[in-house]
Amino acid sequence: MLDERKRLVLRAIVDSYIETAEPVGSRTIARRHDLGVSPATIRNEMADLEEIGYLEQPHVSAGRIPSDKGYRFYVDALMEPRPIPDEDVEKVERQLLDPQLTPERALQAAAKLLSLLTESVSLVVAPSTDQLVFKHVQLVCLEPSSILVTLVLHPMIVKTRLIRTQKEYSPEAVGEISDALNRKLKGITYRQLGATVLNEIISEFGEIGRALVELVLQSLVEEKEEQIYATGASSILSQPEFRDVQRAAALFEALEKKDVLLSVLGSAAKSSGVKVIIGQENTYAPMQACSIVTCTYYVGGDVVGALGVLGPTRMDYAKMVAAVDLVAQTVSMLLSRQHR
Amino acid sequence: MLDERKRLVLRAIVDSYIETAEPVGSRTIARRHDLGVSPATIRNEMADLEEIGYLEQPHVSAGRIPSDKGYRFYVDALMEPRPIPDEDVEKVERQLLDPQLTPERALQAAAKLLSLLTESVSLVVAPSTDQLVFKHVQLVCLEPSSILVTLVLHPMIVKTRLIRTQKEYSPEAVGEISDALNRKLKGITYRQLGATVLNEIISEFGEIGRALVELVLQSLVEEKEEQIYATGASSILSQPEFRDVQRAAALFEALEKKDVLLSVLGSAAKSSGVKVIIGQENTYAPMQACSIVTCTYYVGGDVVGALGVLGPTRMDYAKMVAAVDLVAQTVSMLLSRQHR
DNA sequence: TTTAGCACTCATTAAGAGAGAGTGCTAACA
DNA sequence: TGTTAGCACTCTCTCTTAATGAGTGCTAAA
Repeated sequence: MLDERKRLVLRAIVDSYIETAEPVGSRTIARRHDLGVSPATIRNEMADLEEIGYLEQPHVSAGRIPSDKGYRFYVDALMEPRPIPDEDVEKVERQLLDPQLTPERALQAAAKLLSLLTESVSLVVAPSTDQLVFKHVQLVCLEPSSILVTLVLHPMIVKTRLIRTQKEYSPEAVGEISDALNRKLKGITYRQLGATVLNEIISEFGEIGRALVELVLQSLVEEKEEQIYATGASSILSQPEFRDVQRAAALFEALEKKDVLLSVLGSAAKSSGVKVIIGQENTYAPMQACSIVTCTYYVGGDVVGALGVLGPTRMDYAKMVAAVDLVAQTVSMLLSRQHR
Repeated sequence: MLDERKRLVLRAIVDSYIETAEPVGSRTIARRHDLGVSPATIRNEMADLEEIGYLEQPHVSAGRIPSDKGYRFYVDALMEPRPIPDEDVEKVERQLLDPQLTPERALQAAAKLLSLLTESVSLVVAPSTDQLVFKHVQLVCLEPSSILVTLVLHPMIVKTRLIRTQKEYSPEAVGEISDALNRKLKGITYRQLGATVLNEIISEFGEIGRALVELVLQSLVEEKEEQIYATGASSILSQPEFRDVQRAAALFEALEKKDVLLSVLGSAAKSSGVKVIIGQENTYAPMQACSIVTCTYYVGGDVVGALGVLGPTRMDYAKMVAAVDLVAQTVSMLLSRQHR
């Protein structure tokens, strides 16, 4: 599809542009990479590459910069895998493979590490409760009208909530309801907790318990909301593409919209392995100057969430892919071990 | 201390600068505020105000801008209180006074509202567990080596943690230890959980329980860490003082350091009522171009946390103070109601 | 097919000229 | 004595102009 020399030229341009953020000219390439040809020849190749849409020219007397399509080809076919340095791998493992870490903290630590490793914004979606299975439900009566609901979900998630009730309940009554709910819910997945199941459960309880059960189930549904963290926003400001504050502001605004982030990372959650979304491939306009590298993480074989990084399209893809992969694998390992 | 006209002039300058972000000249004031004197007279007053250190001149042919000291005087003596518009008050109350809200969500909502109201960064410290009192401790054995620890603290805080143990425990043993711990800890404050009390408790348990109790207590101590949210960072980028990306980057970096934020808000937690920290009054250098307005919130009379906003020194102090006060009072009301 | 040479384009930078805003000072005025 | 008008002065900001230099595309020769 692309002859060998064109590939070399394209790679050289992308590599150079990633490093310097400056449009790269034929002369630079001839000097820096020893292709054994003159700048004029390279110019011809560059003209061809621009023709196919892999390169762009900001203006006529500037060098070339890669287009989104060019980056795509680079990522798919040209990029040299570059493993994370041993010391960084060690650091990640040291900080992440602590079995006493709670999942939330582990994910926060993962976000921090990822942001540190890549010097860009890291995104982490906490396990989507949707697919999780109820393992243990418990109501405890703290005071007559104050009930503590604790919920344990299959891979490693615990949720708690304090509920105030209208009526007063005796500890015994609450205990009974607790046991009954436990029997009902055990093994069911969160997703299955639709209106029908809900009503079915509610209808099985007598007059006394019904109000309480309703309250509990309602609060469970509310807890369903997905969590997402974005860390390291400051690091991205040092990138030259955000010298213009307007752009930065637009991006930051987007970063505060959880639903946007979720839909972006959500799309990644389907495929397995590291996924790269480049510039305009992202349907959300304010992020079209950015690329996103994501990977799912899992607990014992089941995908439970995704994490990734976001940076300008001119990002060091090789490094990003390696870092995201490393952290995703390490998190998966930690969670799976804890879960077993 | 300052004669009436000087006060009027100073106020006019601060008001105008807050609005336009442009150095304000004598002519502008004469035109916009009807002081009944000529620009020349105002110039004389301005020269005096600069002498005392209330005003500064960016360069000789520019107007004056308020110094930190000038802002301080403005906040303490000049500013006209400006209540939040009714519709906004209503909005805050509607969103915040929902008794079903968990404290965490309430605080997150508060941060969002505050950021929306003030168009700047809002900060919220979650209740510092330090002063909280143990109300209920419970261990539940999910599997022989997997124990769920639930913790209820006096005003409204619930914490949960899943612990994996080395040894295996029977449900009965765990239940016993749970009850014993509950007796021991009930009524104690988190702060009192020092090494001595810890050891005292540990030593009371037999060989069997000791390892488990140790694990539980250790995890409790870890949970002590304070939480802090910073929301709305994007809004601050539209302020003209952050046209320079460098400054913005420095500030954002500071915003990601929890300890810095905590120490800033922590200092506010002592005094009651709304507190304003202006520019250089803040000891942390990267924030000296910013002012911070904070207020504590409380549960039934006890201060449990603080919230506030952060923006350029050229912020609309009257609006900020009103907004912070409103949100703090509303949060306090919600939490206190829930707690009663 | 490759390369050297060359004319051409266009961003970027520096210098210079006005324009405009605002001041401080002086002197007149109430 | 406090206030005001007038004026010279300073300094930023903007616009223009010119020079520089990087990089290209084209042509013709190797």
